[in-house]
Amino acid sequence: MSERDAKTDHILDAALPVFVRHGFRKASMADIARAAGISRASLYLSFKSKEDLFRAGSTRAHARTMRDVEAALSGDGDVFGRIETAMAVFQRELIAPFAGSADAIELFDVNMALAKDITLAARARLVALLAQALSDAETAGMINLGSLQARPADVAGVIVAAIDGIKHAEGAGPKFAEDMQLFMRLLRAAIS
Amino acid sequence: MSERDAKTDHILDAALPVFVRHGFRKASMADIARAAGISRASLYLSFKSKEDLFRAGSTRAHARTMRDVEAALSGDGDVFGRIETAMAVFQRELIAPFAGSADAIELFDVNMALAKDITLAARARLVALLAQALSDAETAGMINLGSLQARPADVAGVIVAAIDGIKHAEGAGPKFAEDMQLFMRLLRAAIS
DNA sequence: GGACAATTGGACTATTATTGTCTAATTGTC
DNA sequence: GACAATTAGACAATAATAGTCCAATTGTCC
Repeated sequence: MSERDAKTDHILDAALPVFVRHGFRKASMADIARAAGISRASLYLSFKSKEDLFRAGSTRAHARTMRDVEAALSGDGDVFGRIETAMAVFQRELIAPFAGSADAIELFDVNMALAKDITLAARARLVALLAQALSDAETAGMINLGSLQARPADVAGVIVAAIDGIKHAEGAGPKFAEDMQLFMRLLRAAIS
Repeated sequence: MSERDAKTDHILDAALPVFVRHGFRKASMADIARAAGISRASLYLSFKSKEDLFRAGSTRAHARTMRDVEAALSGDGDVFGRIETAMAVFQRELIAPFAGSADAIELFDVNMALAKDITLAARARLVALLAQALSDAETAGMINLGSLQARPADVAGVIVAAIDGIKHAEGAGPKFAEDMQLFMRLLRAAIS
């Protein structure tokens, strides 16, 4: 890792809890600089604006998460276990850190405003990966999508959309993880 | 309770967690109004400024606490038990709610800036109440201050000063309660 | 319905905070 | 000492907030 990447990484690590605590609007660049232990001037050497910084954080989080999701899906075990793990990774890395924030809604909104492309690309990639996993499982006779009259990509799309819907419905709350698990049981029951 | 008092009480109840969460500076009157479920205009019908509101909150908290402290000191049991309970009340009602805040230092500073008179008066009253309890206990032969070469008021002053010192030293942290208890054991050992 | 008081959204100004930029001084490194 | 990185601090432009005001709305009582 280059010196530059190490620095931006350190700043993003420091910025995350500041955004979680104060939300985007109330988190000032001074707050973030203080949290990172650097001067405000230095902050602008690494990021050209507050929006740029947030976008970089979102980009990094999505990149990391998708790498871990891909690893989970190419692991061992049956297709349900791998999908459950993958979705758990997605939830834990991209949603949970913010869902606990009192400003979770603002943060998700800001993310869609500033990093819509990255967010949608990651989501599309997630759908594609899930679809591939489902397709492979169907070919191997592990699952049966015929009774649902659905193609793998359709089911994958529904899974991701459901996660997103639950996230928006429950926001923070402990009900989120609960609803997630219920949905996974439902999925398993439907296509086993 | 008058209609007016009920309203200001409701507002102060709503404002407390806002101050705890955001600190004084970052807590806006809009935040407080939203938390109280009223309009910003209404907020200014009850309080003429943000400082006035904070001061009212501090005043109410001190009044409540001193009432409870007095009740604790005039309760049953030996003098140590009553003092321990009284100090626990003081800590729980006037310190703990803010010590958990990430902006605890700012809040204590603002309190001294905006409600110094109330804070110091309450502290003086606490010292006087403790001194009276100690004096009564000494008269009854329950404790012995002679070996310390101190008068009740001196010991009471030290107790309150120590609490304050520990508060400032530990700020938030779980060590506060721990140090409090240690100090009480120390006191008991010294004057039994 | 109509009088009445309380509440509200919204407009408004003055004040303050924040952003983003810049420079000169400082720090640490080779 | 040369060099690059970092810094404090000043700065203008922008945005947020405090506090005030009023006309419109709401609900209450008669």
